[in-house]
Amino acid sequence: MDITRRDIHSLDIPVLCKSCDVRHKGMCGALAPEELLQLSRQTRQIEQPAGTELVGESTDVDAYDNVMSGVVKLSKTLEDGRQQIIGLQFAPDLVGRLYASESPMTAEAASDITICRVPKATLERLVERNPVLRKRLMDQALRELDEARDWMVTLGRKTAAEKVASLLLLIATHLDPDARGETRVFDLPMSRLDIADYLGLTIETVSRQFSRLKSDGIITITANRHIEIVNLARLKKRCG
Amino acid sequence: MDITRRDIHSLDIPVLCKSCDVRHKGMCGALAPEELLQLSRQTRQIEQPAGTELVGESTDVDAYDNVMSGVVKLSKTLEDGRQQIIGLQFAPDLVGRLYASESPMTAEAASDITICRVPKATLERLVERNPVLRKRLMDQALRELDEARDWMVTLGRKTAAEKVASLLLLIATHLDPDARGETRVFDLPMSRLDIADYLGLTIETVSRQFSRLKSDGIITITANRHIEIVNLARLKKRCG
DNA sequence: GGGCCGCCTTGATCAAGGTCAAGCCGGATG
DNA sequence: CATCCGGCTTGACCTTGATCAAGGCGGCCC
Repeated sequence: MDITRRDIHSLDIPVLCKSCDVRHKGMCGALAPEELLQLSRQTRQIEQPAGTELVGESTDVDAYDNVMSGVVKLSKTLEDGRQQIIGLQFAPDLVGRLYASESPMTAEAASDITICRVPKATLERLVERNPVLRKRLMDQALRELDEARDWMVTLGRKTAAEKVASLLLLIATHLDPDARGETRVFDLPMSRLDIADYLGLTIETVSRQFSRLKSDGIITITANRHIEIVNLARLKKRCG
Repeated sequence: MDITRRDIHSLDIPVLCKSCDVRHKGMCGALAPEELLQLSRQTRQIEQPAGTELVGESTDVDAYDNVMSGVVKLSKTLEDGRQQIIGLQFAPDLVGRLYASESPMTAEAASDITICRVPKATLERLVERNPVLRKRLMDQALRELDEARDWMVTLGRKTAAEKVASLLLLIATHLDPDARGETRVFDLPMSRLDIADYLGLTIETVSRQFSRLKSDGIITITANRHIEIVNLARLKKRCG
């Protein structure tokens, strides 16, 4: 469904389109990046290096960030510094939420990212007027809930080996979604520390598990970040 | 706001009411039990003993269950039998969801419960027509997402002692919400196995942590289930 | 009462994963 | 080139929590 100039100005556009139905997932990943850019003259595209903290998750948000490339990590920290990553947002997910969370959370670029920043008021007005978008946002919230609950099983009941295998599979699914056959190739979008914080492990344990997968011939690693899954079936068997 | 007979029949009633705003939380806990009962002649109130599995979470749901007393546990199980409880629903939460989850989940009575069962079609029609209810459902979904993410920190980064303390605090909050001062009294609505499965531990570890809290003078336990938190401040300090 | 069963506790031992420490590697910098 | 630094790996050792095993306690049934 095409977006007309009039639609854009009224901020009441229909946002269903083929590409959305296929690709979009995540909390609020309901708009294609291109749509978002067209949506409002207040919308800006921004590049951020890895490590940058994003606004948009705290109570006084004034913008939502649509991830256009790279990966954003959401995390929570205990008082003594222990950290847990509670979600990864891949393109084209939208970071930030309608009706902000009351419990503190940080959003940070895990890799270098490009984001598309939309003023809070703009998006919320759009949501209020557009039932299709609203329905899609509800679906996305429920899907994020599902993902969080699935990951709770990983955190609570899987071994270190199973956790690492599960993460590789998750990333492969997002970064190499159309691949067929028994191999997958991608660059890890995050450091060992991030991986450990996502899995509830230490960097040493993560590193040892990578080495084991390597010596078992299931993956190859080059330049610390470039992963090739050589035998997908065997990796899946290790996910518990 | 009162519910009139005409409203009930049109299934387009406003559902905001003082008691709701104050007490309701959880995925879809947007209706007061009394409202729900009045809502439709198809709504039935049912009693279930602990251990009963509820329908309502699988793909072919045909009903939603509003918890009126007791606690319902939501869980996921790995192929080899390892189980993780991924959420607890206290009265007056609503179990089941609009647009069912695709990843398998089980809902089971943790304690003896009373539920109020609403036909799926009835509730969904109501949601479609009632913007206030819809907004509240969205809020509840986001709140459940928050709760899941908070629990991910507990599962991934807390020690056994901190996990048990966190759970006691969580249950106290729900079952003895209006209490003041340094003590809380309640009956555990779940077995040691359920507790272990919620915390990602074994029953032995849970039991040992209870014994330790007891011998440290932070709680007292009688009849295995009756808990008195003697020193709330010290319990909170142990939550990490 | 006696025996059984489910649920919980306690103790002894074990192993998965954490901690501490050393060293590697590649890129940046002088 | 040498050096430094951050991120990663590897090894040695230790701690936490799992596992295995025994026993307690209360309810229930004969």
